[in-house]
Amino acid sequence: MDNSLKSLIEDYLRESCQELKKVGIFSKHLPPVFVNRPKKKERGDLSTNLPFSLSQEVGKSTSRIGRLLTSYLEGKSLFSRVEFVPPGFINFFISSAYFNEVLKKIVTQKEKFTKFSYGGGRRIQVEFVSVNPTGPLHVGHGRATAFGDSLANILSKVGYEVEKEYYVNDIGGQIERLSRSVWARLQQLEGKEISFPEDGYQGEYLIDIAKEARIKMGDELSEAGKTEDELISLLGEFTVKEILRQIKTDLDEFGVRFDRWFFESSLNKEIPKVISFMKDRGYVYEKDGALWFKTSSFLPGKKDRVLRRRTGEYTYFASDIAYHAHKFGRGLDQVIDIWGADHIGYVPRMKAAVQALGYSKEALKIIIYQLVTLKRGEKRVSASTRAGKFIPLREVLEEVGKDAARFFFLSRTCDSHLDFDLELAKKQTPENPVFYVQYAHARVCSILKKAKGEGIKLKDLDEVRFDLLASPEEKELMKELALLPDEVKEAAENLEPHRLTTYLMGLAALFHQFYTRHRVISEDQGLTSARLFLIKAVKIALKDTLNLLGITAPQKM
RNA sequence: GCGCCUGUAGCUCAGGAGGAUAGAGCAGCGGUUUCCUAAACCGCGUGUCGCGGGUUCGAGUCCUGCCAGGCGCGCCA
Repeated sequence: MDNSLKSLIEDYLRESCQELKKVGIFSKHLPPVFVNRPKKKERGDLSTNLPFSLSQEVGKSTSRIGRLLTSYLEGKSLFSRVEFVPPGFINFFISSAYFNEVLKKIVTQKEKFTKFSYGGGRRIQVEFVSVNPTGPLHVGHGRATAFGDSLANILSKVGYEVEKEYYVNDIGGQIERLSRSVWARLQQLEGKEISFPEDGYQGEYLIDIAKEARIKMGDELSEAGKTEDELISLLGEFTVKEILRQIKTDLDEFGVRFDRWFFESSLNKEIPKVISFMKDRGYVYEKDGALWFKTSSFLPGKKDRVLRRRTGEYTYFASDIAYHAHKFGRGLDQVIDIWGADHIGYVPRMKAAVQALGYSKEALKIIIYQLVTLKRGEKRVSASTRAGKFIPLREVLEEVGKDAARFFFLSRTCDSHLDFDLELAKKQTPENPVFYVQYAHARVCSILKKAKGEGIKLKDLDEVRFDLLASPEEKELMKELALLPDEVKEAAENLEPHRLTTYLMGLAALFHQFYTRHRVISEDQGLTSARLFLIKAVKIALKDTLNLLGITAPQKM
C-alpha cells in the first residue's frame, strides 16, 4: 500500500526543489533527499537537513534556501506547521488529520498497511541455516535461523517474491567421516573392539542413531555379501536422513519452514557443465593435474582456487559454484546467502565465481553474521559440532521458548558478536523484553474483550471523532503507528530485521504509558469509540510486526 | 603477517548514506493498584562513544595510524 510518510515528505521536498528553479536556484544533481526523526519532540515529528546539502550543491545561503523551501511546504495540508531552524534544518509537524487517516487505514487495511509494492515482484532467494547434516542444530545456528526467516518475511512484505532455501551438503568428506563414526558406534554397541575414527564426530547423538539404525535397518546391515564399505555407506544414508529429520523438527519448533531443500548430491551432473561453461569464458585452467578457477581475474593478487583435485574429485567450491549457477538459472533476480563468520574468507571467491558465470556481483548478497559465544555464567562453552560439545538449539527453546529466543537473536545487528548466556536466558524469562511487547498486545486484547462484553458497539469509521484523541500520549502513539511502514521498508532495504525489535519496544512503551494515564472505556461514548479504534490500530501494528519476526502475539498472558 | 567484524552507561546492546543537548533494556534506589492485566507506570545517575591524528560550518557516524577482542586465511567442508 506504500504508506510511507517519509517518502511522502521527500516527494514534497523534491517538488519544492523544482520551485526553487523559478528564483534561479537549481543544481544539476539534486542531493539525496532524506527525512529523519529528530531526537527531540520540540523539533517536530520529522525533519530534514536538505538546506545544508542543497546549499553546498548550489552555493547559495543555507538559510535562504531553507526559508524558501519552508514557504513552499507550508501550504501542504499534511503539515500543521513547517519551520526553518538555523543553521539549516526544516522541521515538520504532521497534522492531526493525517494521523487520523492513518488510524483509519490501519484498521481497514490491517496487515496490508505495511505492504509495499517496490519489490515489484522481483524474485529473491534467501538461503540460510544450511547446516551440514552431521549433527543437530546448535544455539549458534538459531541466530541464522531467526535472522533468515524474518528477513524473508520482511522482504516479502515489501513486494518481493521470496523463496527460502536450505542447502544440504549430503556428500563429501564430512559425510564419510560421519558414516564411519556411526559405524564405529554400531560396532561398539555390538560389543566389538574398534578404534573410533580420529577425525570422527564424537557427539553422543550418534550413539542414539546407531541404536535406531540397529532396530530399523537390522536386516540390511546383517545381509551377507556386502563389503564393509557398502554397509558404511548405507548406514551413512540412514544417518543423514535421520539427522535431517531432527533438524526439520527443530526448525519446525522454531517456526521456520523452508520452501525448498536443495541437496548437494543432486548437482553431480551440473558441476562439469558449469565448469566447462566457465572454461569457455576463459576462467578455468589446468595445472599440476588439477583444474583451477582464475580467482585472480576478479581479485587481483589473490590465489587461484582448485575446482577439481588431482584425484579427480570436485571440491566443495566447485559444487557451490554449480549450486549458485543453478540458483541464477532458475531466474532469481537476487540471491542472499546468510553465512557464519567462519566463512568470511570464502566470500570474495564466491562473488568472483558468480561474475565468472556472467552475473553481476551485486546479484549475490552475502550476509555474514558474527558467531555466537555460548556462556554458562562465566564459563565459555565451545560450540564445535565435531567434538559434540554444543548446546542444541532445542534445549534453549525448551528453556526460554521460541518467542524469547527469536526476539533475543533479532535484537542485535548480525555484525556484532552475540553473547548468549544460558543462565541469563533462563533467569531473564519474566523480564525479557519480548514479554513487554507481548504484554502490550495482550492488554489491548483484554480491553477489546471487555468492551465487547459490555456491549459497546464500534461505530462506523466515518462517525468516529478521531479529533478527540488529543492528549500527548495519544498523539505519540499515532505518530509511532504512522511510521511503521517506513520502519518495515528500512528493515528491508538494509536487510536489518533487528530494527523492528527496536520499534516494537518503543511502540509497546508508548502504549503502556497511554494505558496508565487514560481509560479507554469510559462514560464518554465518543471518546471511548475513538480510543477503541486507536488501540485496535496498536494491536494490528504489534501483531503484524511480531509476525514479521516470527513471534506470536498472545491474546492473553 | 594479511583480510573481515567488533570496541558506546555497572552488564547486554541500539544509534553508521555526518547534523541540532548520545539512547534502550537489565541491574540499583525510591514511589504508584477502590478503576479496561502491576509481566505495568513514574522519579533518581553515570558516559574521555577503545586511544591518537585528519576531513568538515558540524564526527559516535567518514579517512588514517595504533591498541584490544572475535573469525578466517587448504587440492577441508
